[in-house]
Amino acid sequence: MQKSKSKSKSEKEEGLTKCPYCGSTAIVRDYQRGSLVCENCGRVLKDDVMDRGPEWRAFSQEQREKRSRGGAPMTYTIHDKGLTTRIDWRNRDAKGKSLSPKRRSQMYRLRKWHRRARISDAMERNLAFALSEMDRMASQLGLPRNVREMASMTYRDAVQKQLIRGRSIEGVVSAAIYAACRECGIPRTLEETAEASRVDKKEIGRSYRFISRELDLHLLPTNPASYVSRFGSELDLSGEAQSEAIELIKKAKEKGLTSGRSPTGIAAAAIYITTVMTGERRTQNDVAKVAKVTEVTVRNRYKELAEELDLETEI
DNA sequence: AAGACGAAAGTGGTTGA
DNA sequence: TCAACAACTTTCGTCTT
Repeated sequence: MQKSKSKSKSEKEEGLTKCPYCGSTAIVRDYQRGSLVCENCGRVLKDDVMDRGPEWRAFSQEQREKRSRGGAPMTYTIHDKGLTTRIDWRNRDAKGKSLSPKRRSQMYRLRKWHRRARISDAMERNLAFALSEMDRMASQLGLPRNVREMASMTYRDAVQKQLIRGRSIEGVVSAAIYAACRECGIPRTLEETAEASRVDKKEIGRSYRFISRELDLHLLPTNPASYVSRFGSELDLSGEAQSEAIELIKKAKEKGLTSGRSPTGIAAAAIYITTVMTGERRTQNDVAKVAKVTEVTVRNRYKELAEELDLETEI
């Protein structure tokens, strides 16, 4: 009795039981990154939910007091990994009294050197700029925290190996994000990445190929199935239809129909077929629009799939 | 009238010499 | 660096519902 009451209260405190973007109830709390993420569409619903839990296990009250956490968790998305020290700008001591002139000039010098140490060289400045830009893009694309961390680490690697020289920071940032999305299984297309970026698709593609070669990312070609849930929710499809589309893609892959074809095209065709078969019909045009391919491509893929998989397409 | 279909020409990217 | 090539897009006319 008491248990169920406290449970409902904690749910209420979290505030979100349904994704406002796609309506899914599959909301996951990512404790490590401190955010609420919709598993269905991959959007971050609430960021920077502070982790108030203890840092370690504690077995007694005394230990609990000793071991409670202090400070924010470390992150790769800030150029000094969030491990910053700060010197107050007010010329006051700990008790709020004014400092003597001698002390004051000392503090002035300290602050100056502290600032210089923090953003010390070109690389640090580069990182600081790039990571803030990355954060902006990631928000615009609605990416969860883990993808941002992944992208940041990739970018750090690229800087360390001096791959940025002669290339635009923006391009490499976009490429790192594009790669991280694929790595985390919530791919965004090059176009989508380019929309959130200040550089064009071509540049991002070039940078991506370059860093993936130099950093040995060797990512597998995108699985069309990972687009299904996103496109599906944009089209208001039921869960059954979506999983049927994924099944279809699996079969197509076994027959080798997917290689060399654009994953978005395959996903679009599979979705179109299942909408026809399950009666939740969407037009080729609608499907093509959310997948950002043309009707013609949807048609071609759909014809291939229907032929090779011997689907009795009762239209 | 909207959607589906297909042909033909054009485009951007990859590959191999 | 260039040409060949496959995949994809654009465009447009025709057929179906």
